[in-house]
Amino acid sequence: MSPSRIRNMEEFASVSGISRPTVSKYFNDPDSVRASTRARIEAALEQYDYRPNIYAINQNRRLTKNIGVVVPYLADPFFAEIARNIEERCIAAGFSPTLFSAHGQPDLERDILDTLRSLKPAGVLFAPLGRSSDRGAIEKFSRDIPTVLFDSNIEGVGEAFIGSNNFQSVPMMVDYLCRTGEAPCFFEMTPLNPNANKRHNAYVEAMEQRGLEPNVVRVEGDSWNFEDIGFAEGKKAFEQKRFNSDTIFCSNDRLAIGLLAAAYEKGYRVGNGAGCAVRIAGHDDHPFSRFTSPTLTTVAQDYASIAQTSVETLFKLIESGERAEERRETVYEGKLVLRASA
Amino acid sequence: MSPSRIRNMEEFASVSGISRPTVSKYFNDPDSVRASTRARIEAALEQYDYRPNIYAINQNRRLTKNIGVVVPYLADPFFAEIARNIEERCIAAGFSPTLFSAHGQPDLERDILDTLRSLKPAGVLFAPLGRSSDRGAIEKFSRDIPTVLFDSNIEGVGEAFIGSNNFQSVPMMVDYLCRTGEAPCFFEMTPLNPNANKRHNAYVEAMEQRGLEPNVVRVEGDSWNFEDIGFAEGKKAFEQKRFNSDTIFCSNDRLAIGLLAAAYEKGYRVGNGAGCAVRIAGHDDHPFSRFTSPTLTTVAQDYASIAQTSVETLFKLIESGERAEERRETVYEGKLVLRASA
DNA sequence: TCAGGAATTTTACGCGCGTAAAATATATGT
DNA sequence: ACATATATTTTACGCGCGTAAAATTCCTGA
Repeated sequence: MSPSRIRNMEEFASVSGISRPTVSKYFNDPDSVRASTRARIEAALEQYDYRPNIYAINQNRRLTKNIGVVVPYLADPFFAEIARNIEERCIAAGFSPTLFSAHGQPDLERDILDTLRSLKPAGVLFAPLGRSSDRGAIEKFSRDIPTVLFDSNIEGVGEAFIGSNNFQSVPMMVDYLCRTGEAPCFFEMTPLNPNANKRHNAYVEAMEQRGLEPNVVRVEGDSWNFEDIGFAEGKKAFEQKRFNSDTIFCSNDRLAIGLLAAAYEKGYRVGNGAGCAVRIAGHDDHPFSRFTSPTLTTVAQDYASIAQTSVETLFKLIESGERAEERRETVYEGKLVLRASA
Repeated sequence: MSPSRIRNMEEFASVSGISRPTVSKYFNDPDSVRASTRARIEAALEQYDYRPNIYAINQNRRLTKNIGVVVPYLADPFFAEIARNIEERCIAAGFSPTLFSAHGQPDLERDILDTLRSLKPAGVLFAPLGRSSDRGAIEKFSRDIPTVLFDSNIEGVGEAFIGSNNFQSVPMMVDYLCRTGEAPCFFEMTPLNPNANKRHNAYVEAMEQRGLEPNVVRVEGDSWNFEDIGFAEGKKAFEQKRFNSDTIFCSNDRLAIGLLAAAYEKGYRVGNGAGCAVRIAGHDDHPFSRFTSPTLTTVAQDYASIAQTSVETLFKLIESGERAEERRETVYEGKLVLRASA
């Protein structure tokens, strides 16, 4: 056995007694060569652990097997989870995903687009920052490289959008809260992305449909430290008695987590039972929402479906080699997750 | 202006009136060409937005500018933060970091090593899973590619290790807890990595030095869903009265977060004041520990220093082109973070 | 057994760039 | 102004592989 002295496909081809181009075919698709040939190659592969040079491959292929995955904020476990889900599906399909996070910074998001270009990926799965995203840059990018948006929509950009149906999930939560207690006010920060906007509008609509007066408590904050904002601004809001209901529906779980901490610090007991001062509900079913005190009532996004459909949509595009005839938006319904906080 | 019709360095060189190899030199180091030449290239760069093909570059360079960054579990915001920190430093130094997560799975960690090999990175920053890591595979890998371990040590593997000094941080917390109340018992799960082991031993040592009887409550669990384990097993432990002290020092914050939820569900008030049934402390200063109810007393790892030293150590290795004359282990001290839970 | 077409393999070429060695231009000292 | 040393640029070659087109092999049916 003389391992790893194989330096390129040429050498590997000669030791396996096959011509190099045939070996090349094998690595691109093992089933594209005759069974007997395949057997010889695989036998050689056992002896000499050769692997094609990925840079030479990507230089010469019309299209790489790379997939770019971009999320706005990786320190948010929600995105870490969805990214993991997406990565797995890409790998299973024989692609190489590369994960990027904008870390909440628009300029970083722009830089990522440049990095992605040089990666020459077959396609990109992109969850934009939202309002602060450079729409023009992303649109231009998506014209060069097949791009599927998920989580946060940018109208008209990319081949498709896959996300959650806020106009279903929000009324559902409003309905639940109204049924079981006082009608909720809505706690939000300056909307960073379309989801935040839609949730706001969906809340107002849902309240009005019930003939109730919507009450939105909007606080300042344009960073991605949602918990910080929920805590600091929530505390202020409590002190200024801006919540005109004992039931607070938060625009997302991270904000709710901060608000829970604020309520705790103010000595407000949170939950449904007697003796509870407020009810707090969130949105997203953040991984940590099961471990807050009290555990957080929220609505779960169907991120398995979001990941699956995003990936499938992109793969279809890649396989067809064409662009989408029409931009399609797919939204999944949320599920009510009843816990102790509301 | 005729933009983007430039297809390669040859064409770009001709429109800028310079020979291609000189242009190549420029892209590798703008200062390596004469000022007048640089000016002409940069002028051309304004007109035609050309960028060298990264695959052709990496195929031909002796060494790529890639850095692999591997963490055990990206859904843990602690690792997301440290990864972000590391990435920034790599980019600032002109390298291209690529982030990988083992997602808690040893087989995935092994796969990542293979992916990394084909990336031919200049170096790798590696935070291993720990006990379940394939030591042999990582050791073999680190012989081929300069590898610096961080967070979790594997004795003798890699060029260096950078982490936290558990034998400083744990006694410090034990000391604080003893000073301010009952001596702590120690809540841990089956140790997944050396840190867990060291914290265990450091706790036992610290207690014995005080002439106190250590009391370790170890629960089952070999997944990375620490909060789940802390919650479920913590609840059981409360019910079985396994904690023989009103003060519980958790092996890490995620376990503590689960335990806080368990305490809440059992109706135990957590904190220092009168009327509190238990005190709970953690370790790591997890990003969420500021937002638990009550906020979590813990010890902060100096992850900025860990990231900085890890990156610097690796860069020195890469620049020197040699391997470390001796494997060095650097550990940083933790800082006590006093909050409401203990 | 042999023709004929399909499947497979080989020939031949090029991808976009790094880099050593050779050639040339620039800077320095007199 | 000239010779020498130094900094820069150019020449020339090769990296490891994909891929079209040509050549070959294979399989089928008569």
